[in-house]
Amino acid sequence: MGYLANAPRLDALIEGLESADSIERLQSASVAFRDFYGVNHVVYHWVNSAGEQYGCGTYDDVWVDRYLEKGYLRVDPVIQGCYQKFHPIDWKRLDWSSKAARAFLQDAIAHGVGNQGFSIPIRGPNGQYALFTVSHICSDEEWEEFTTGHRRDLILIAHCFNQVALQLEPGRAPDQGQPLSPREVEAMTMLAIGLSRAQAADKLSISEHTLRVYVESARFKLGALNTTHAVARALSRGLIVV
Amino acid sequence: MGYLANAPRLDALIEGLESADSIERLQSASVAFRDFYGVNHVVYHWVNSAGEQYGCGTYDDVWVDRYLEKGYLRVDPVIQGCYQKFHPIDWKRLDWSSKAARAFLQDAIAHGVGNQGFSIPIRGPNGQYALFTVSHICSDEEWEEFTTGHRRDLILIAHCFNQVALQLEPGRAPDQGQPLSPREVEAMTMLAIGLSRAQAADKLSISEHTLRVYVESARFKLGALNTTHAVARALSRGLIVV
DNA sequence: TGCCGCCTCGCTATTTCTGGGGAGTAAGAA
DNA sequence: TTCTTACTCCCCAGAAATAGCGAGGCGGCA
Repeated sequence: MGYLANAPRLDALIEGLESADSIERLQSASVAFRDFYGVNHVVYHWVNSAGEQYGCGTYDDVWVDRYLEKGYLRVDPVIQGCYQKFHPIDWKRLDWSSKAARAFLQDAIAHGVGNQGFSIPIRGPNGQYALFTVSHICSDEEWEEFTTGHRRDLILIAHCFNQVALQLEPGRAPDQGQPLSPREVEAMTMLAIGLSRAQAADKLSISEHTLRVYVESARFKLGALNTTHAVARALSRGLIVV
Repeated sequence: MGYLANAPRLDALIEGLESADSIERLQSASVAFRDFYGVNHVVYHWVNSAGEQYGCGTYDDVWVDRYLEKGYLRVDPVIQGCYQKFHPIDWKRLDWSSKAARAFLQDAIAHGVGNQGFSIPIRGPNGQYALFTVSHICSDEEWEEFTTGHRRDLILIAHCFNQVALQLEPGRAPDQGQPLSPREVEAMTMLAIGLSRAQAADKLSISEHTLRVYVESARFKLGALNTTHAVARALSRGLIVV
């Protein structure tokens, strides 16, 4: 399958994907990419900032249901492994050594998932996390050839899926609440790096009480229930960096 | 500048980038891309998991020094804005309304940064954060044409920069410490969403003391000084998701 | 089989955090 | 100018977290 000859058709597919306005159209885009590349499966899975999971792709419904029912999310080395990475990864390079992982793999292959796979993780500022996966049944050599040949396309497609998924997410992004003041940011940062209030106040050269005012203020702005929650939210929203 | 005619040359540039093994070579790759696209500046900036900042690109040293000296990191709407996004963004769409931001913009243009810019944020699991930026001096229309025409290339290039930068990062990724047990993860998650220890214990249907054991254990594994610190670390390392 | 890690539970004492209250200055926005 | 917002400081009582001590059962691994 020559890249150049198919480039215009790929462009058309990507444009179709970019204009998708529903999960159903993401689904049909998955099918289109699967057919285009002649692979067994193309899947896009994402977790929005509320922690809700979505998925679309060419997997059999039976497999998807089984996956959820069996709690494979906590076993699947693809999910676990890619969550720690931020570049595309071949399934062969993941850790399949645990017993649960091997059982999962066997089950997956039995459901036609494919012995080869290539997944691209992308993450967002508010805990959004997406995984674009292509899987296939073939030899290591064939798969190597496929992934090296289409790696760049796949990254691009993953990005496009991601952008569409983001738009489908209900408007959480637009500044849910007021921004933190500089001092509030500093105070929250001190707490996030493990300092007690007294230490943090000392570090910022202010009284402990003043620091407390900042923390309380930040907590209020973040709609957090306590300091730990506030720090967690500030981190998740990218307001502070540790 | 036709895309098709230059595609092979672009491929060569990307391959050159992918083989880079030092910051210096990233630097020269920036120059190559700048010349290829005929824009004023190409810059790549990243923050590794230790919070250390790096940058390379075609900006003048004078401007870089001034940027750091003036603390523009905390003012620059590109940094602040892109940190909240996870898709490419045109500088025009950022919030330049604050006084500090306008002053910064004026200073930036005076140092030849360019009135137009396009930045692509990418982030990693352990707080790594990267920004690939192309900036230029031209009209809105010209810039619009450039960004729509080269958007996909730029995303790809950003990814490649990212991958190289990751490889340059000293090996922090490989499991700095033991992983958290499932119950520890659940316990930390409960705290991260704002529950008190008593509430969290209730939610997990265990005694408060048991929950406390998990939290302490997690805190120990994470090398954290207190609960808030532990939650912050667990979040930063992607061990829990809120 | 023995070891190790995980999960579960109880008690006590000390330190720290939380959540109310109020009050004044300085700087930037309307 | 007026008004808001950010920043700074103080007190107090009750709630929560921390740091020790202890125990036993279960399951995987060598």
